[in-house]
Amino acid sequence: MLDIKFIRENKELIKAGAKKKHITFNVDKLLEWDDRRRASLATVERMRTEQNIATEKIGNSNNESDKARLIEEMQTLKVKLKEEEETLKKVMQRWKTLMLEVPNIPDMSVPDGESDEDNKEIKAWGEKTSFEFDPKDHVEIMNNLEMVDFERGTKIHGFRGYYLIGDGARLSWAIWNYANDFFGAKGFLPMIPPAIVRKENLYGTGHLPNEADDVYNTQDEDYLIGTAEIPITGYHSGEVLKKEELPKKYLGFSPCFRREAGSHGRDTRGLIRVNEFFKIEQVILCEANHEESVKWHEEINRNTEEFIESLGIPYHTVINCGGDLGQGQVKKYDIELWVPGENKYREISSASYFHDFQSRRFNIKYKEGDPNPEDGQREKPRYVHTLNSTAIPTPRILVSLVENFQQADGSVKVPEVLQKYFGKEVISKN
RNA sequence: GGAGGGGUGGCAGAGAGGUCGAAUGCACUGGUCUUGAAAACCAGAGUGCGGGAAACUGUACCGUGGGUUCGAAUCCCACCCCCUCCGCCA
Repeated sequence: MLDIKFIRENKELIKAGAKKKHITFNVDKLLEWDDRRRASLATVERMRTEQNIATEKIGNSNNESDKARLIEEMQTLKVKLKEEEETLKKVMQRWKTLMLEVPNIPDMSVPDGESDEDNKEIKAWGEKTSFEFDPKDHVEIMNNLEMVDFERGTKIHGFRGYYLIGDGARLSWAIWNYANDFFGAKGFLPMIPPAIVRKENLYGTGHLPNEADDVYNTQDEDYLIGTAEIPITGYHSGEVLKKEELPKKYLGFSPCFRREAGSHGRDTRGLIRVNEFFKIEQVILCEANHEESVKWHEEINRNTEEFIESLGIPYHTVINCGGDLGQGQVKKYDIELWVPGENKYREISSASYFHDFQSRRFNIKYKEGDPNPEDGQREKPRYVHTLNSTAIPTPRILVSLVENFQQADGSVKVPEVLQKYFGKEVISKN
């Protein structure tokens, strides 16, 4: 959600932004409805003023005939007022629907492009792993080491089902525990949020209305989260925070559910694309200025890079092009890990900032706890800025981990930093 | 799931159809007094939307959405949330 006043004054910016994001959105139509909204609102308010004045007279008057006359006048006015209120209500509905579709404006530094294929590499770290033997892909490696069971996974869950078993499960625990220590040391407050949430929260983050096909919902019309970003960003909804308590830095751990509707043919094998997984997520609420957003965006992305570097997995970072940005995102970086079996990088992390797009929908504000009285003006509450980034997802991380650290005998070396969490140096058959 | 009680400003808590954006207390801000502070006293202070360059002004907001009425915090209906008790349960 953007500020309607801003939209009114900057419609060319909105148009250019939508074009860059390859999103179809008609600003002129919104502004037409905004004109209608304001006209109708003015009419309604004029009638209410009249009504309020008459009401006061009726209450104060002792003259019965005056009263009777006024009441009769107001009965007539009331009919007209109701009609106009109906009009206003309809206009507001249309207006709100359109407001929810306004895309946020991408940053200048976002490259043009249509899809993830047009994202630009801005950094590459580590040597792409080379092998002196025929490397296997993660499905084969993990099957051989009895870390995963896809057959029974699909028997129980269906398409895209899996069980992590034995060292597959243990390795997941090791990663979670390591990540919890690693990111916890960077000043984040750990959080285990609800994974079933009211739909307002998906509107808040911007996952609704546009991504309705990709989310699961319940018979109570609640939704299963696809990311902890949803309940954590919504954590402070409707609140006015103190400026001094910003930034809020949260590290959420949650299951994530994605229907993957529309990607039935893609990544049908293995652990890359599954319907349920776990993810540790960084979420930040900060003061409302662009430099703050940029600073924290760089930082949370760098946090994940550092984490991957500590594991020793080759990766590159891309800046996402306009067409690969979500409706609310201003700018996004993806970190992609090298997957030898596919001979390409695969996304593991996504860091983006939204300015006040989400906080307007969630109504999260802040103000100075200690106002400066010199000019007599208390600082107005402002909407916070929000950002989020993956810390680490499992089991997707296992794909590149086992493929890059596989050895000739079929075993997998455990990255040094994980060894104390995992308890062994090597994953092997026995 | 069943029975009962309740949601009012930052907090506590009145109000039970018109004089209510809402008493009172606490907290907060400014001032008077004071060497300084406390106390006391005086004054001020919410948010959204519309109009206005601004001062300011109109309107809405007493959990949410409807309804009754000339007029609703107050009456009616539905929903949400919280509390107590019973049942079920990791």
